[in-house]
Amino acid sequence: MTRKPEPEEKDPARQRRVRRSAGGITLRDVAKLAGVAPITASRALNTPDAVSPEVLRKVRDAVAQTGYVPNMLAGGLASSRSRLVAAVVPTVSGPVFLETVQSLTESLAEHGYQLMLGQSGYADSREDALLEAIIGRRPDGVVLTGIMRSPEGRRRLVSSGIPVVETWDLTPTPIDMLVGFSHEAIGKAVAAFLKQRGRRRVASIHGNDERAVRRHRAFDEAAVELGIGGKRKSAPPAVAVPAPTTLGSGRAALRELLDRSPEIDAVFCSSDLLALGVLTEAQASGVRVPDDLAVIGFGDLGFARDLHPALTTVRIDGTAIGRLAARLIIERVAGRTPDQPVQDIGFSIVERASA
Amino acid sequence: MTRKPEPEEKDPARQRRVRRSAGGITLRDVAKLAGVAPITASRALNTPDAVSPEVLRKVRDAVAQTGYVPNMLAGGLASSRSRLVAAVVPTVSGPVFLETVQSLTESLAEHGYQLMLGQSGYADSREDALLEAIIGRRPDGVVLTGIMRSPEGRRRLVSSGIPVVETWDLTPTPIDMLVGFSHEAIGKAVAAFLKQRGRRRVASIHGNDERAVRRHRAFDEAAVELGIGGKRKSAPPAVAVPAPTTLGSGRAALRELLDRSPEIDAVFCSSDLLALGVLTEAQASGVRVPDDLAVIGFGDLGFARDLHPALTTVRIDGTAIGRLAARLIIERVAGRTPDQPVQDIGFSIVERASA
DNA sequence: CTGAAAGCGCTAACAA
DNA sequence: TTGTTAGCGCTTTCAG
Repeated sequence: MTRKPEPEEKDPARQRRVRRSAGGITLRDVAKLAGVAPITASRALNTPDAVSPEVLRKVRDAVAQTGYVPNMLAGGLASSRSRLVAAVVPTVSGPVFLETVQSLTESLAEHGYQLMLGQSGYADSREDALLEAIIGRRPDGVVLTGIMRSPEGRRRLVSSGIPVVETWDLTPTPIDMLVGFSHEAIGKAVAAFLKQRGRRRVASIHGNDERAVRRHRAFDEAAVELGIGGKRKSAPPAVAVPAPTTLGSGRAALRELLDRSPEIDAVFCSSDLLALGVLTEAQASGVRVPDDLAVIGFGDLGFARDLHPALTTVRIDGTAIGRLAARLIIERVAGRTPDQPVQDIGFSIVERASA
Repeated sequence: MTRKPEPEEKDPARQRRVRRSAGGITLRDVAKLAGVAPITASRALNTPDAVSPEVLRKVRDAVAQTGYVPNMLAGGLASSRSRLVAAVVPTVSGPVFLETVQSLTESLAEHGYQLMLGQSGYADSREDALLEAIIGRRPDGVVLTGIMRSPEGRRRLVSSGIPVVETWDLTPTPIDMLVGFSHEAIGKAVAAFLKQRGRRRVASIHGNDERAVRRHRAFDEAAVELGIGGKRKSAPPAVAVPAPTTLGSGRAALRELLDRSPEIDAVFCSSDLLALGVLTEAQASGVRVPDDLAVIGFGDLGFARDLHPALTTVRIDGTAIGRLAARLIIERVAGRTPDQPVQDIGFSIVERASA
C-alpha cells in the first residue's frame, strides 16, 4: 500500500525527489476519504463545533475506517502546543512525591495532556542535561518538586518561556508559579506539638536533602527556644542519614541516637519510612512507643495510620499539589492568568498513637 | 527581537502571509551565526564526526552564544524518531513497579531518551484513551507492565508499528518483545518452600489484580497437591483484597483469616505491603511470627529486609526488567534485531526470619 | 565534507 | 462553514 506520487506536477519531467513518508495514515488520507480538505478534517477533530454535522459525520467515519491516529508531534510543531507536561522528581522511588505524580498524571490526562517524567537525583548533577532534554521537547509546562536552586537552571527555564510550577516548598522568588508549604513552619509546629504533649528531651533523624535539613533546623531552633532540646541551650541530638531515606537507615539511626543520648523522649523523623524504621527498632529493642519514646513522621504515607502503634505524622496533601499544579499550567496554556499563581497549601499534624 | 521577514521574495509585492514563529532561536539562527548552512549545523550537532573541526567549533560557539536548544518535536517529525518512550503502569502509587520505572528512566536518559508515563488503572477502562494518547505521540517504544490483554489494544499497538515490550509476566503470544517471569511458577515455588519449611496449613491473602490471582491459583493448586492445604483436598483458606494492596488491607485480611481458620500456620501475601500488614496485625494481636505463623511476601521492596522479623519474600529484579526493556527498545530503534527479544528473568525466594 | 531542495504531518492566517 | 496557502523547525535525499 505505497503512497502514490500524488501531487502531479504540471511538468512530470521535473519530478525527482522521493517521498519518504513512513507509510502511516495521515490526515490527508482521512480528508480525501471524507471528501474534504485536510484543514476541514483537522477542524472536525479539534473543534467539532466549527464544522457542519454532515462533514463531522463523514470525517468521523473516515477516521474509524482507517484507524487514523493524529500525529501530535506534527500538531505540536504546527501549533506550538505539545500537550506534554514535564515533571521532575528527585527520584521515583522516594514514595513522598508519588501522590503528587499520580494526581498530576490523572489531572493532566483529563485534559488531554501527557506527563513526561524526569529524575534529577538528590545531588543536582544531572539536572542540566535533564533540563536540556525537557526544554527540547517544548512541553507546555514544567512541574518541579522542590524549587530550582541552580541559577543557571532558573535562567534557562525562564528564557524558555515555558510555564513552570515549583512545588513542595516556598520561596520569595519563585521562577513562575508555585504550590507549596513552609518547611520551617513544620519544624516549629512539630516542636510545639511535642512540647504540648509533655515531651522534654526531643531529638531528630533526618535525610540529608535540603528540605529535610531545613525542617530540622527550624525544629532544633524551636526546641531550644521552648526549652525541650535537652540540657542547657544546646541543640537537640540529631542524626543525619543519606537521602533517599529508608526503613533500614531509620533503625540504624535510632540505635545511634539511643546510644548517644539515652535520655531522649521524642524523635521527629524526616519521613514516614524513617519513622517506620524507628518504630521497628524500638519494638525490636524493647523501647515502648509512645510511653518511652514519642515518634512523629513526615508525609502521611498510606501505611502510617495502620501501623501499630499508628503513626503521628505531618500530613502534606500531595494530591492537591498535583491537581493544583496541573490546573495552573492548563490555565496558563489557555492564555488565562491564574488568579493564585503562588499558593501555600499548608500542612497538618495528624495525631495518632505514636506521639 | 522580532524576526525579519527574511526570505526576500523576488517580487516583494507578492509578500502577504505573516510569519508566526514563536520567536525562539532556531537552527537557522545558529547556522547563520556560524556562517554555514542549516543542514551543516544540524550535522555538527548530531553527527559531529561528519563535519570539519573548524565547522564544529564555529557551530558550538554559536550554540553557546545563543543558548540554542534543538526543537525535538521538529526533529522527531522530520526523522520519525521522537526519542520518547512510553511506559504504562497500573498506578504510580503501587510501589512494586517503581524500581522498574526508575531503572527505565535512567537507562533511557543515558541514551538521550525521555520517559512518558501513563497510568492505566487496575480496571482497564481508560486503557483505550491512554493508548491513543501514546500512539499519537509516536514514541520510539512502549513498555507495558503486564501483558496487554485487550485484543483491540493489541491490534492498535501492532498496527502502529511501535516496538513494544511487555513486562512482569510471560505469555506464549507476546505482542512483540517481552521481559518477564512466570507467576504460576512463583505460586508453586512458594508452596513447595513452605512445605519444605514444615508448614502444613497454609493460607493466602492476595490483591484482586490479574497477576496476583494467577500466582495464588497456582499456589493453591500446589498446596493441595503437596497436602499442605489444610483439611482434605479443599483449597487453602484465602482472602482477596482490592488492588492496589495496602498495609491496612493486610491487617484486616489477617484478622478475617484467623477468624475463619485459626489453625493456619503460614500466609502467602501477594505484596510486601500486605505482608507488612500481616506482620503488624500479628504483632498487635500477639501472634508470633514465625513461630505461630510464617509470613511470605512478594516484591522484596526496600523495607522487607529491615523489618522485624525480616520478611521472607519473592524477589523480582525490577531494575533488571527496566534496564533490559530499555535495551531492547534502543536496539530496535537502531535497526538491530535483539537476539533475545523474549526473556524470562525468573525470580528468587529470599529467605529471612519471617518464614 | 558541504549544501540546495523538498518534505515530515499538521495548523494559523487569510480569503471566499 | 470551507478551502488555499504557507509555514512550524528540523532532517532526508540527492548533488556537488
